[in-house]
Amino acid sequence: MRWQDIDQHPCSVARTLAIIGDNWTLLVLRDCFLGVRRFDQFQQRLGVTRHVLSDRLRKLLDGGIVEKVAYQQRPLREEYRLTEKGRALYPVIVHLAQWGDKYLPHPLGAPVTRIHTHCGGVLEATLQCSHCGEAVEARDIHVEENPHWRGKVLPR
Amino acid sequence: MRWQDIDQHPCSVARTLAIIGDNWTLLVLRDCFLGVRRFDQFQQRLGVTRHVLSDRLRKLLDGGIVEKVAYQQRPLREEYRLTEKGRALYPVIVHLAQWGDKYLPHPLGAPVTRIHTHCGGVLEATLQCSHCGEAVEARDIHVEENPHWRGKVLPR
DNA sequence: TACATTGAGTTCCAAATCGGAACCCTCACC
DNA sequence: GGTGAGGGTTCCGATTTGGAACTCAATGTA
Repeated sequence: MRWQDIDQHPCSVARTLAIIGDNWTLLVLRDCFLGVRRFDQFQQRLGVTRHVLSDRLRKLLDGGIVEKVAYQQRPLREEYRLTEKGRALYPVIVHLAQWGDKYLPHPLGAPVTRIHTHCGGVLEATLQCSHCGEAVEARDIHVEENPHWRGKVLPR
Repeated sequence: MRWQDIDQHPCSVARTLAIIGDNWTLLVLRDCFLGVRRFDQFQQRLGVTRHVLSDRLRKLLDGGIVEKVAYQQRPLREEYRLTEKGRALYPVIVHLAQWGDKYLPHPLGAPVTRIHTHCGGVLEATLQCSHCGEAVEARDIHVEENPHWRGKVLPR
């Protein structure tokens, strides 16, 4: 199976990664959340080739994660902005960053700190059960398969 | 810049993605969290070529995200198991799955439901501020740069 | 003894993708 | 008329994939 066919999977993770799982794409998204919006800015910050950047941005556009917004006419110049659908990926980026801060620490410390502007506190995300409010770990979760894919989603 | 050099970045997201950001790797991790442990099982479920799977598992091993555990001697057979460091990536997978369930829904519904065994409720993860307990969105966060990289992490 | 099977890879080759650099297009400015 | 900015596309050689076959050690089976 080719990588570009994984959007055919019944799995939500697979379909999500079909849009954002390519090399570079999650870094593009990280930059989006830091306020980067222009092609050349992405290109210089990431060091990715223009060709690949162009391809990744197109996939994000097609996936509805970013949209092009004109910031000037004549000459027409457009920038890439996260849509609401795109902003909903923020928890993914935050958890990736927190995991890196904890398990791959840099000698000079974490590059950025995220401050919750409402309360002024430092954001430390945890996985919490919205039902009981408890912190959740992988071992506390039981996965139940949708009967429509009996045997096709879970192993064995 | 080549993709494999991104582990040199000061950014925690980049260093994290240097290990798990390759095509297929996050799908391997998804399967790990569903209980898949054996080479052939990964290979059949993902449809990835054995060559690529071998490479991705090696990177996960090198990154300390999985470890090899013998499950029988003669012939020696080993399986891949998540380490504590690896299990700490669970929030990333959960948020990817939830995002897919919401924004790329499948006509037959979500493939799996995650039940919090402690309370029996369905897990619905939200990004919450551990300081004030409020739900957090991207727009509520102010990013503060570590002075050591003044100008090298944030745009402009 | 001979043969097939299992698990976990490695090797080989053609096809696709990447990295680097150059080029293009539109418009504005000097 | 030349230069520059922004946002790409084109080209080419190098790397990585996808697909399939092969290896190796040990075990089951005839």
